[in-house]
Amino acid sequence: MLLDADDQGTHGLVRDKQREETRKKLYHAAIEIFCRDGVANCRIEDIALKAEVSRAAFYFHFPSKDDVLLELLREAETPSLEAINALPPDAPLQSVFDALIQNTAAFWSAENRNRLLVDMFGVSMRRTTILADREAEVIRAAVSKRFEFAAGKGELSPVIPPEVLADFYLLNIFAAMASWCVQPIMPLADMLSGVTVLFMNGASNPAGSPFLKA
Amino acid sequence: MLLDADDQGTHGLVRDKQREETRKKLYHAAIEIFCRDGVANCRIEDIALKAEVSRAAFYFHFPSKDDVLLELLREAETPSLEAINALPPDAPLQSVFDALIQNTAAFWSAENRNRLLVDMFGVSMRRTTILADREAEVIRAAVSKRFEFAAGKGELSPVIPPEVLADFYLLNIFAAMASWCVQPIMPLADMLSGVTVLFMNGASNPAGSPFLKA
DNA sequence: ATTATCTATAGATCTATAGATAATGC
DNA sequence: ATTATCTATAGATCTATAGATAATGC
Repeated sequence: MLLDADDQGTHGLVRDKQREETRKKLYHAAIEIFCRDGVANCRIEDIALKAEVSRAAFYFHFPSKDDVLLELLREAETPSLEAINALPPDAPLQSVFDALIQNTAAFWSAENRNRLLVDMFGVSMRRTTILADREAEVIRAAVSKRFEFAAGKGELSPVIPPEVLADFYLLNIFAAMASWCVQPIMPLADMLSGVTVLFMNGASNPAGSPFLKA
Repeated sequence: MLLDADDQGTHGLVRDKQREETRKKLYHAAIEIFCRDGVANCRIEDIALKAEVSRAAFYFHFPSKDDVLLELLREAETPSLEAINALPPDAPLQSVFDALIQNTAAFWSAENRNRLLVDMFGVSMRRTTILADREAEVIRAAVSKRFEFAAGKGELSPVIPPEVLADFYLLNIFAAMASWCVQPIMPLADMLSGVTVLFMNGASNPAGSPFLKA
């Protein structure tokens, strides 16, 4: 509660605690102001005022607004990540999907967070190099690992590498959320389940003529 | 060449021509500076200098940088749109995909435009209300119409409305481009074809056990 | 005379950085 | 004494708007 795991040892305790408190105050103030005014419109000054620090203190902790949103993304991913990692290694892919969908939907359905989804998607696209650096992003690494296992059991199409499939799946989930938040016609979890079925089964009618047998 | 179709009639000719020229100069200068400095980093002043007008003239024509990128998106969509509209009403879905893929890949593979793809995707997400206002965006309307026809012939899954499928298809195409531009490991057209096959057939292995029979 | 297009510029906000303060390591 | 954290602030850039100019409609 007091310190992060990588802050132990001989480091200064008072200073670390103070820094983390300021950072947390700024983070929560920023999210609040983002929701109130919109990410693009809000003023850093208002964030600093709410956090009761100077405007420059914000820039000391966060190089830009984008970095706050990236931290929100990591916070949002944590419950899904823990739920997926708690599954046994041979868990069926469906249970991985369920863990991701339920935790993600619960986080983003709460309060008025959905106002931030589109901006966060933009940050995510700008900051992450898709198809590369998978290890740097824990949720991508976790889902990727499960997809690889499923591919090994022959559950996934052998045409496309499982890591690429995992990236496209997460991308679809994210895009679905971004579209859901502008018009929430159904519960988010239902929407994400629908996208999952579409992703796995494809858009073509299985009863109709098979499309493009690759 | 001189005027847009909606500018005929008794409107001032000299003024219209002058305005469109200034607008075009600003547009091309903006794209050039965006490519050179990045959309987020570039200064409006540099765009105005290159276009040889005042900085405020930029804001007169474009409320923000985003509006320039939106115009680039419309320009990029035009060849695809015309190719799709030139197809006969009963053209197979595959020819619609081909028209979109070839024209889109040709546009974005040229020069160093790919540097703008991620930013444009962000603008597109921010400005378009997915699942709504389909008519306002011509490319969505055109693809949607073709998907509806295909659904009528039983080629598409009956579970999801064809307009929604069309939106998700375009979203996947866009996301694939955004990921391609950070790591162009293959020709863009090949990547888009792969995404199309994945979209239609799904990620599950047809030889394996069918997934989630809805 | 009125209006559309564009310029000049005031005021707001951001970015970069020099300096203050207090915790830390020696 | 040194360093990390934060503040104060100068300079850069943006946003908003009053005003200049020349084309337009009557």
